[in-house]
Amino acid sequence: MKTDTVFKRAFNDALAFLAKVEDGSMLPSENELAVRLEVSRTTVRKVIASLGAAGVITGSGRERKVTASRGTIQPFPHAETVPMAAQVEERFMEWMLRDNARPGMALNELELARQFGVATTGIREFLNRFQRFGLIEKRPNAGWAFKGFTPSFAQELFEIREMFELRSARALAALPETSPCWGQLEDLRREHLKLLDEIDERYHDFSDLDSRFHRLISSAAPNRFIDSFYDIITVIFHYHYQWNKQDERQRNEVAIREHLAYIDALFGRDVEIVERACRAHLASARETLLRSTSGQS
Amino acid sequence: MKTDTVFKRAFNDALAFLAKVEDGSMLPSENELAVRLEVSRTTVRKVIASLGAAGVITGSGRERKVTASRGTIQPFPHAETVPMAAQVEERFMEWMLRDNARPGMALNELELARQFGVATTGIREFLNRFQRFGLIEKRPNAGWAFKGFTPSFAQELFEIREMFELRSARALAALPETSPCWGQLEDLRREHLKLLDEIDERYHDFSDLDSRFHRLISSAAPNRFIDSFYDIITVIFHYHYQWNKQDERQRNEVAIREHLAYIDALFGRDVEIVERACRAHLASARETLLRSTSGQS
DNA sequence: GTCAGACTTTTAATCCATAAAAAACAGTTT
DNA sequence: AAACTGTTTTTTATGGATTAAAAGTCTGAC
Repeated sequence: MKTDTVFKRAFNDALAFLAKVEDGSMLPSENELAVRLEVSRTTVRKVIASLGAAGVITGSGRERKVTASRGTIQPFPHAETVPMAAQVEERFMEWMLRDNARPGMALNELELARQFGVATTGIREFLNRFQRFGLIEKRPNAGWAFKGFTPSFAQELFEIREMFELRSARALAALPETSPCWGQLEDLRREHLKLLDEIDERYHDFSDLDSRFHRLISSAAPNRFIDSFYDIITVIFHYHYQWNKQDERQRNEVAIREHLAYIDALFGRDVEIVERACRAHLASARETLLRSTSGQS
Repeated sequence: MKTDTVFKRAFNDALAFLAKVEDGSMLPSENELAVRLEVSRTTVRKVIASLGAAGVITGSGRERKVTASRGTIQPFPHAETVPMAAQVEERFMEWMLRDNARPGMALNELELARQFGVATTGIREFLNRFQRFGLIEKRPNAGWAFKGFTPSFAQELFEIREMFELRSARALAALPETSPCWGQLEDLRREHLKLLDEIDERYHDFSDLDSRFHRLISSAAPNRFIDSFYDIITVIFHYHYQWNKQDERQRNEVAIREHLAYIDALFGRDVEIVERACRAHLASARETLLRSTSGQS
């Protein structure tokens, strides 16, 4: 059966939204709420009905008002708001990056399904999508082989990343003054400086900034294959950052400085210098990832 | 229910194999047949049982012999030997490349399932795998959008292809004399010359040669992401060649000559010349593909 | 006549069941 | 004991059912 995670997340979001409005104020229209909660009107109505049953909203039709009781009601637990597919991804990445997932190991749909508490269909779907990460391989009629989160994976990943990033950086440097990219780059530069200033408290905010920075660079000359490769990088780094906290503050500070040098190089428009800054940054990112691979080749 | 396409293909292959042995000769062991037919022993036994029931094989256990009647029995029709997943791929590619599949169009799992005569699961699985081709996009809870086989698709595809191919060609040119690649390249060169000689009769054999040539080049410095990108190219070109027969002979002859120039450049080890030959070939391949795109950007 | 609200139809997400194929296990024969 | 064949257990491929969510349609108030 389809899970109602969409509804539950929307319910929680609605609760959070209502917390910010005044007691007794009118509820926005259904269409307005649908846009705000990013769900269909159908789901909004279900949320409103639940909220009504919980006493958070009174009245009906156009006469719905928010009551004072909204603070007392419990949102759904976070776990119930994440769709099955996302849960499978998370659990699989955890299994791969944290548990001892040995290269060459056979993956078994049935066992993974049992382990993750979902139907085999969900596992299959995940594995099929995950194939493009280059970490598993299908053997028709006989399951999947785990190739391992190995140094050679990191090496191959970064070889491509460097090709793509150099190409995009060159394209960005060649963009006319009038391009909106320069404004965005300046904004990002400021964000970097701000983060550097508050590095001790906010160093884990770097992950997000990093991803936005590299995506801005590749947006200079859009290409769907490059974008899709960046999705892979983003996911790998997301989980990598989540579980490898070693030296995090130190690493991030270094990376911010590398980014700033890289940004300055871009503003300088000198291709040689841009390439050097780009390579330097990617080399240290590669080292970081390499250190967390499983040691096998 | 799982289809028995594996069995049927194995049955047909077994029939073809038996046609080549003498009347009354002993049947090879089950294990030997399993290796030859590329299936498990379980399936081999099923094939043997069927063959026995059809009177093609007599005796049992270790005393199985091939009878003279084997020529009279009908193999399964080809269509029944192709697994559902492959059929879905074929039908989808046909729909996309031959029928008027308009960019921006919404894809509907249920409708495709009905149209292709398979369960929705099969469609979902295909779409999930096909996503990496960059031609469709998922909108969660709301189906898929077809982005279109457009000029910009061809352009973006070839931008990446050129980056990858140049990189691999440089790596190949830098390989030591002792590398086995040079021998394989020489073999391919001869095959090209032979095909050029018989171009009028055999021009459609080029598709396969093309794919092998480019795969050899990328094997000079293996990278899983590049290999996986070549899979995309191979599939796109496979279907493209299958349905776009316009000027095929002429196009292929030109491509063979380009390949030969490219191969000579590689043997010459001069990076400049290699790059020029590579670019020239890819440019004309791109033109070919561009001509068959749907005209929209 | 427009727009919010109520109701209806269609489609996607998910689980489950079952046959086919693979893999593992267990005897046999030379 | 190696190399088979026979038997049982697991696992994958595929269809189908069911519920949530989205999309579409109608209705009535302002």
